[in-house]
Amino acid sequence: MAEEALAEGARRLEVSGYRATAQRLTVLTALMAQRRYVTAQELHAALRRVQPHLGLATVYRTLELLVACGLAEPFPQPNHEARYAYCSSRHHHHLVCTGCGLVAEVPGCTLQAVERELESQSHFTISDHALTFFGTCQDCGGRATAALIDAASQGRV
Amino acid sequence: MAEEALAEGARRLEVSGYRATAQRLTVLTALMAQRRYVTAQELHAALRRVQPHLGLATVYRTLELLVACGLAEPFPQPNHEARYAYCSSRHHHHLVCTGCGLVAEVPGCTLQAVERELESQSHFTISDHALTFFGTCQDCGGRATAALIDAASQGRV
DNA sequence: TTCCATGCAAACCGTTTGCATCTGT
DNA sequence: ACAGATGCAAACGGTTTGCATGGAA
Repeated sequence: MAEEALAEGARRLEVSGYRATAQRLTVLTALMAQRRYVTAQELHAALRRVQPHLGLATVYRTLELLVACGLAEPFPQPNHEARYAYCSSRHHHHLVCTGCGLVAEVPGCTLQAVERELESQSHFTISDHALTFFGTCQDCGGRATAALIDAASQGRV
Repeated sequence: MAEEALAEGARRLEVSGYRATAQRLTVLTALMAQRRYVTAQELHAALRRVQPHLGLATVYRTLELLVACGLAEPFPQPNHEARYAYCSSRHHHHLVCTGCGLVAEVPGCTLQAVERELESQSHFTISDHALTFFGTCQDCGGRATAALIDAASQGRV
């Protein structure tokens, strides 16, 4: 199952004209294994234990590719770091735990009707939207760590 | 009307325990005058023409205060800058033009029902959400500049 | 006089880039 | 051989911080 997803990822990379190199698949695997959204540096630190010579720049470059292929979504943080989460392909939204950073996908989306309504009211032509929910997961149960609250509670309305 | 909003801003600063200094009100005024979301550097450059000695650090510090008071909303960008837009007080969402950066507020919000539904499905306790729509405003009509597309099209789902 | 705010400049740090080397085709 | 990918280290640039000065209460 994880293998399937990895193979699908490799296929998606190649379809987009990129090579599915060992390093790239390692980064993708690590990103999938993390159920949280993570920074490039965190990913690099974790991977270094397995592949001591994996360069930080490679992690950054790979994450950029994954975003371009739709395999990852970036969450720019207010503290000037970018967090990334693995992404399945279809349109969806995210549920982010402000305690531990756990990211769950929210399947489906019913905002098209809202977009049409907004268009008629605003003179905008709407092409896209970003929606993220914040809360605490079952394990955190409100015991959110201050560090992650700071990191994750940005961008809220 | 703009004066009212400014006075309200000053009041909001003082309620939060901050002084409503001349510099802070200048920054707030400039942010309100911009109908776009802007970076601290852009704001600083614009203000320097009026107040040559206004420091960049002051602009950063003030924007941080405004966010804390709910008078501004930060939009962290993937290129490691943070854009800010003036915010009226109530809960609302934003409509961002990917062409010129124009930001309009979308009043009201009907996502509470969605949140309750999600909670019952996900084992999360949801406390907040961030929703931003992207599109082009009347003046841009699809003629979005590449620079601003790059800047604004992040975080989309 | 006390505390907060400001301006300036230096420091910080996450990210990007240059370049030589390596690898798969 | 060749083009793309990698690792390393240096550069970059937006933001933050330290500190002396200034100003409001």
